[in-house]
Amino acid sequence: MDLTKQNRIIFHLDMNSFYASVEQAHDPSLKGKAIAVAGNPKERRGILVTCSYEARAKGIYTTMSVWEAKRKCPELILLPPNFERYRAASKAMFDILRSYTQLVEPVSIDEGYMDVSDVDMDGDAVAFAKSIQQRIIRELDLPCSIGIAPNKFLAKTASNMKKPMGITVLRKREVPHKLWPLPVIEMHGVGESTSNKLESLGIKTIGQIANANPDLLKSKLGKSGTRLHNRSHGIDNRAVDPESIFETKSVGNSTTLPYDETNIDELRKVLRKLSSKVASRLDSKNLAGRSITIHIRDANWKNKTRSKTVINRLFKEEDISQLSIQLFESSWEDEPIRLLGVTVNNVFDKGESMEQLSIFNFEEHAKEEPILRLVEQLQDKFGKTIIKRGMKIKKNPSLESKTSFSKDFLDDHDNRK
DNA sequence: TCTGGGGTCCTAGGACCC
DNA sequence: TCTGGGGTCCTAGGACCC
Repeated sequence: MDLTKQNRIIFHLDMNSFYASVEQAHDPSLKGKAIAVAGNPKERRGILVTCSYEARAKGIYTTMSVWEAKRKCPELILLPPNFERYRAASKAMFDILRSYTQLVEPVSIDEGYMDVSDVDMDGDAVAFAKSIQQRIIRELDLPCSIGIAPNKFLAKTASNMKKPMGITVLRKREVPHKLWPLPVIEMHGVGESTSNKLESLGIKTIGQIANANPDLLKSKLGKSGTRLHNRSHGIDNRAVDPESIFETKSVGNSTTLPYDETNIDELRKVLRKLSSKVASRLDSKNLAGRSITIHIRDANWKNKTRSKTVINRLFKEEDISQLSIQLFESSWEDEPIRLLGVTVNNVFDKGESMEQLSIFNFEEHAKEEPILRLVEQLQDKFGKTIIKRGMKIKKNPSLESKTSFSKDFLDDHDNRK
């Protein structure tokens, strides 16, 4: 089946104020009340992750800081997040979707696409969408909105048009009169920065994007300019990909510190804690990575990232911890730190067969030690690529004698691709 | 007392290979 | 001796989304 064929029928299903709705389903006494889920209501610097429609009616919105929300709406009920509960509800919701078709692509915990082109729905997509919506309400007590369109972009746009419990059809021929009058910021993929750039070109509405010169958009916005131009005409050929959810590319944890911190011991402690979390999440997914990035945000909200690609698979807590501290210490200029983050990138499935090497646990790998030391020294001296292939090492005569020694290791590394 | 934490994708320059 | 163009990998930073 050609997934990019024309005349597809794509649903985008979006759960309405998901976390808050799950809490209300779990504890019906919360229904009809202004509630919000906040990271940690007691912490300084907390923000609202979600809020109920009752709260929205009182001027409360997601990402609002907790103190401001409380000031604006003293009766607001704040709940700590219960991610286990949300994950369970999400799984139940996606199980329902998959009972109709396997072409379900989760986008996040509370939204996903379905390609229902080949589902028998007696030619009535709206009635079919309604039956899914009713089933989710009946079985899970959770509201959702569904967008129906010939592609992902239009389906996503449609589901956003009516909340809560909306069902919206958006046909391609309706794009000029339904989409073009809207300001560019309404478009999925346009944020504040792009909106400002477009404004400087005199472009304020989606219709003006549609009528702009595509080459101009490309020169100002790169690939995303071309994409926006296509989307403004209702064009989007992306397939619904059920596998995409399994293709994790990075695993990271970050934290905003209770106070802007300058104490190196405290900062190290935080990095160790974050590294430990990352390691255990990698472990639970059986993943390892090839590189690590640390994120540093200073008191003035200035962000810095430092990253390093390593020879060995990265998944052990000690390795992640040591590398993140090393990266931090080599770039920290004593500025007070607001946030720290540790992310392992380029992750892949660890599999069972590979021997687990650690560049730090020399004593565990007495045999490999000389190789590992050599590799480390080379990496420090010449950067990474020099040790990628045996032939490169041979370029340096002084290391000639050691290349055969490290051949297995290098082959092993190359085979890992 | 402004501004969390989990991600993905894109760009751009330098190093290096063919 | 000088000069290419295409492509990949790596690092840093930015934009965006939920």
